[in-house]
Formats: sequence, C-alpha cells, structure tokens
Amino acid sequence: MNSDASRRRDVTVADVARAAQVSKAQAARALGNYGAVSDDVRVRVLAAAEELDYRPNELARSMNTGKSHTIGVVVGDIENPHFGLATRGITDTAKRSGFNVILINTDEDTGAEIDAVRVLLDKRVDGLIVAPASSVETQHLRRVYESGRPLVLLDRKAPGLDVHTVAVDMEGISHDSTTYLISAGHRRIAFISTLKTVGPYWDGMQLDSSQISDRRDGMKRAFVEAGLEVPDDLIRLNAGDAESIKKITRELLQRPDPATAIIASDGLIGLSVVEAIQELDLSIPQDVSFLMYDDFAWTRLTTPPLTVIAQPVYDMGVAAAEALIRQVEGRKMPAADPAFMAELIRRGSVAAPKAIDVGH
Amino acid sequence: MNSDASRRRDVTVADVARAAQVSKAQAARALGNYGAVSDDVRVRVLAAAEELDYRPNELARSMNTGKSHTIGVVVGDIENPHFGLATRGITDTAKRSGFNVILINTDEDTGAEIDAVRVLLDKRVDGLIVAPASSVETQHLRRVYESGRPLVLLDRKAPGLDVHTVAVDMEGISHDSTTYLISAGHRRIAFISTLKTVGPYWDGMQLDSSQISDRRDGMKRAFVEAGLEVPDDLIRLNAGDAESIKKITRELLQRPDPATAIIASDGLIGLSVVEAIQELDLSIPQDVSFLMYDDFAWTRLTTPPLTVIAQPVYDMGVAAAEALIRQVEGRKMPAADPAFMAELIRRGSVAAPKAIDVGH
DNA sequence: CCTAGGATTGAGACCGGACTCACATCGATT
DNA sequence: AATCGATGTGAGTCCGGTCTCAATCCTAGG
Repeated sequence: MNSDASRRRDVTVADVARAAQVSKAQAARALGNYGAVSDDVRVRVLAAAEELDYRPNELARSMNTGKSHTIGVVVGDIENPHFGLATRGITDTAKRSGFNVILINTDEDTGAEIDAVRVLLDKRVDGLIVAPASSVETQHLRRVYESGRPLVLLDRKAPGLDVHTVAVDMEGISHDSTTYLISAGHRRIAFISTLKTVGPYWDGMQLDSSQISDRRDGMKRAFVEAGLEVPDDLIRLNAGDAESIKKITRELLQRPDPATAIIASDGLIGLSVVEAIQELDLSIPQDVSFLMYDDFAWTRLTTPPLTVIAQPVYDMGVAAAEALIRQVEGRKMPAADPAFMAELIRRGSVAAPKAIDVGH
Repeated sequence: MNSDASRRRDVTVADVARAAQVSKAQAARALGNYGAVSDDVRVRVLAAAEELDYRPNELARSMNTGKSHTIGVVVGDIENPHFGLATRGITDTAKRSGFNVILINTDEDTGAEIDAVRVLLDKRVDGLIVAPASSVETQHLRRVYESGRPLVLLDRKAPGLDVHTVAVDMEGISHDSTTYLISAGHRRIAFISTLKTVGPYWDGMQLDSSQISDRRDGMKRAFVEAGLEVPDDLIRLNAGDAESIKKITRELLQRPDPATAIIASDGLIGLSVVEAIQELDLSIPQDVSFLMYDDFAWTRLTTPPLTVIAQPVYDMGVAAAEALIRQVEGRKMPAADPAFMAELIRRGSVAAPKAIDVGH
C-alpha cells in the first residue's frame, strides 16, 4: 500500500511541487510557511510532502538565509565535569531557542583552538562560545570578532578584546578563601595548577590564563593585607596527568618547610591531590588542610567532606548561550557583563595547621 | 598598507578568480586542489586567496558533495561523566579523521531523541552515533537506517535493528558481580536504576533499556545458579533526582527485611546512594555493602574506596566513532561487533552482611 | 610542417531551498 | 462597468561551491 520509502536521492521541494501539481515556488512557500499561498495549494502541498516524507535540507536553507541555527562551542576538556556541566547549560539553552551545538575539544591547546575556530567559521556557525586556552594568544578570537560573527567567552577573559565574557570574579573569591586559610593560621599555602608555562613560577610572572592570574592576584592581596608574604615557592604550575600532580603534592608535603594547606586549581587536580595525601597516610585536615575549586558532588562523600569553591557553572553556560543567541538574533547586549559569584563552601577539610609558626 | 579586512560579505571563489584574473572554474580548481591547473594559474589564485583571506564556505561545499564531514552524537546526559568520557573518545577520533561533531542532549527522553535525530538528518550529517534512551521505541532509528545514513549505537542495543552496536556484555558482568555478592553471603541485594517504567518492578517485566534488562537477566541467572530467588522487591526503578534516590535508599535499608547490599546502576545514582547511607550513619561495608556501575576516579577517595564495575567508556567512544567513520567512508564493517568487557574492580565496599540469614 | 592527444581553460549547469518580480485573479469600491 | 489594492502564482535568479563539457593550447610524433 505504501510506496517504497528508501529512495536513493532525497525528496526535494521540486518533487513535492510536482506531486502537488504546483510550481516549485508555491510548494516552497507552503512548506516554508511564508509568502501568500491559497488554502487549496497549501493543503495539496502539505499532503504531498507528507506522502513523500519530505524533509527540508537545512544546508541548502542555511546557504541562502545565511543562518545555520548552529553555534560552535570550543572547550578545553568535556571530560572534565566542570565543562560537562557548562556544556549542558549551553546545549539546554540552545535547544530552547532552536539552535544546535557543534562541540570541539581543544585539550587546552591553543593550536587546536585556532583550528577549531577556523573550522567553525568555515562551517558558518551563527556564533561561537569559546573557553579560551590562553588569555594572551587571542589573534584567532580577534579574527572572529572582526568577521562580524558573535563571540562570547566563557570562564576566561581576554584583555583587550571587546567581547561579552561570562566568568566569575576569581580575584575576589581567591582573596577571600586565602584569607580564610590565613586566619585559620596557615602561612605555607600551596597552589597547584595545570597551567603550562615556560619555567617555574616566580613573583610577578605573567600568566597566560586570566583565571589563574586572577587567583594569584587574589592570593597575593590576601597575604599582603595580612602583612605577610606570598610563599612563591609553593605556587606550582605545569601540573599534568594524575601522576605528576601526585608527585608535586608529595614534594610540597615532604619538603623541610612543607605546605600546611593546599589549594587545587580544579576538581581534576584536587582528586589527585587528595589521593596523594591519602597515599602518604596523612589526614585531612589534621596534617594538611585542603581546598579546591569546583564543587563536584563527590566532595561531600569523602572523609572529611571537602571545603570547595563553588562556581555557578551551569548558569554560566546558560548565560553564555543566552548572550550569544541574543547577539545572533540582532538584539542588543546589556552594557555590562553580569558578574557571577563563586562561593566558598566550608565543609571539613580546613583546620588550623599542626604547629602554627607565626613567623616574625 | 593592508586593506581593510572586515568586509560585509564573505570572500568567494568568484572574488578570488576576479583578483587572479582567471575564470571561476579555474580558481575553484586551484583552491579545491582538483582537476588540471597550470602552475601559473595556481600560484596566482593562491596568492589572491591569501591576499583576500579567502575561506571556503563549507555549507556550499557540503551541498554539492553531499558530505558534511560532520557526525551527529545523541546522548542522554553529557553532564554525566560516563557520557563525557565517551564523548571525548568520539570527538578525539572524529577530529583525527577530519570530522566534526554536533552534540545533542536528550535528557534520556525518547521524544527529545526523536527530534534530535530528525534535526541531525535535516542538517545532513554524514552519520549518527546514538545512545538510545529506549531499546524498544526505535522507529526513528529504523528511519535513519532506512535513509541510508550510517548509524552506530552506543551503550544500549536495539533488538531487531541491524546496526553496528558498541556496548559491553552487561549480562555477563552483572552475573559475575551478583555472584560475587552472593558468595560474600548476601541474599537481600538491591538494584537501583533511573529507568522509567509505568509501574513498580515485577518479575518478567519488560524493560525498555537493553542495558538494564541485561543486568536484570545477569542478576537473575546468578541467583538461579545459586539456587536462590531474586529479591524482586529490592529492584527499584524510576529513581529520579538525588532526593528521590536517597529516599529509595532509606526505604531499602529501613524496611523490616532490609537490603544488605545495594547495586547502583550508574555513578550518579551511586553518589546519592552513598550519601544517603552516610546520612543514615550506617557504614560501608559493615552495615551495608555497596557496588556501582562506572569507575569514576572519586570512588578511590571515599572511605572505604568503592567496589565498582569499570567499563572502557573512552575506548567505546573511540570504537563507535571509528566504526561510524569507516561506514561513512564506504569501507565495509567487520562482520561482528567487537565485545567490550566490563571489569569488576574490588575495592573496599563489599563485605559479608552483618547477620547472614541463609534462608532455606 | 601538420596533426593527434593530453593539458588547460572558461561557460554554464547544478545542489536545494529562499526570494524577487512580473503577471494573473478577484472581490470591492465608486 | 472601470478601477484599485490585495492576494495568488510561476518563471527565474541567487547563495557559493563542484563538476561536466566543449573549446583552445601545446608539444611530440610522423
């Protein structure tokens, strides 16, 4: 009774028009729901389309509307729940507005990011959301901006680029949490990040990531305000895989003048740090205090539950997508970027250090 | 010195051709690197393209090659690290072969999945990877198959659909781990899943998800082999958000005839189950044994570390992408789907139940 | 010196929709 | 009955590439 559906070529408006005995233009109008179409024609065309199982070719449609209803999202690592959640916020919002998402993972490599941006531009996405690997190397982002296609940055800022940016106030929360540690009695506070740099950290070093840079500044301000000096020797960058993080952790805790508190720059790092601490048979917070960025659910399950810095990641994804789509649709942006606030959630991993050595 | 780059309209082959003083056809050939082009023309065209900062419009290209070099990926929840990792395997592999990924999240809703598939088909993706929400409602998948576009299933099977499927042998691992619990002395073994069904579980009930269905079968076989009966009253489906999972956990542990071991169907569920157990002030494994699917890194950090069923999720993502791309490129598939094996990783969350009541 | 055959080249069709424009149609206005 | 504005309608162009095909160029063989 029903015709064989699996034709080689796709059904096109022309096919539908022929079946409905009308011109291609009329069929297109009826199908696309635009222009003037008589009821008679509309009914016939729709029936024919149904019968033939017609599906519009979005590629062709995009080509002459100039809109692809697709946004490109470039993140460092979707495997990281931080980005997973942000991506979820983005895709949920995009879907709600009828947009699709092309996702590209850069592995935090600027080269890959440059490629990603180029590819997305070539695919004529309507806009881009990028979590830039570097806040310094931003030529490719500038090119997006100049191409006229909307761009929204997520998580990290790019100084000098006049682009809507969705990020939390890192300097502030870093300051506050460092102050929290200092007032608990800590002086030897370590900070571990995977940010890649050419050499080891030194005071005043330029940091490619605005996120890390801001955190450093916040720490510094907290120490200065307390009349103390930042323990630069405990700021450890270039952490890599789990093993290298554990190695760094061991070094920090087994040196003559060990760290009494460790701040992990994200949840993935924190995981390995905690594991290393456990392997050393040290306990948190008796032997060492611990604090990490990212409020992953599992931080409530460890003994003790971990004190973390929670960021409204999902909401930030939503905000980024909303801002982007607003721009794509030509609506104006609010003048200022809304500031998202991170929150220090005190659970049980911070206590006074074993032996308080108030230097001076 | 340099011309103003930010033109309104994009630069096209026609523009390049004009600048290079050759025909559009020749410019296209030089740019697309096909057909016969003299060195002279090639050099001029490439120089002009460089000068004008020409970038091909992939949409237009896709339209008449029929290939979009894009694959669609439909998953239930990227926020779930399980899918995050699988997605990572897919995107890594896709990138390596020059493919892009359009990601759509369905929230495990079949309706959303149907839409997703339709949208991706309309966008003329070269192929699809789907982690189907239901193993029963698969009309939309059948339609993909019939449309001639390659399709690969991930995680869950769809009986009756002759499609390459990348999944682990759930029946086997479920049987083995249940046997492990039984031999540790457990009889009251609970199983919690978020699978939605119309009513509560009963023996022989048809389960929409092949994954859950296979696990049930494996459990059943283990019990039967041990000459025991499956405690159907402890199989709890329709778990939802964290709160509902906790509620179910409490019910299981506070009933007159409580569960002595709980199996969580995935890492997200496991998280809430463990949290609920902690909130009840019960300890694992003294008061209740615990086992969960998904070997998330944090399971090593809890006290005790959790016994889990590890699945090679990343590799499965890679395999799915490779299989799909192989089909897209017209190469034949190996006859059989390679079987991925899950592995029971015994850490510390399973022990003998408090009071062994060997019913008989 | 003439010519066959491969290398080049440009004109134009085509992919599948959206959209412009000129040309009906038709009821309503006066 | 002539006129006018509001639909309806179909032919054909365009988007930005790819690709076919016939015409033109060259160069070596005869």
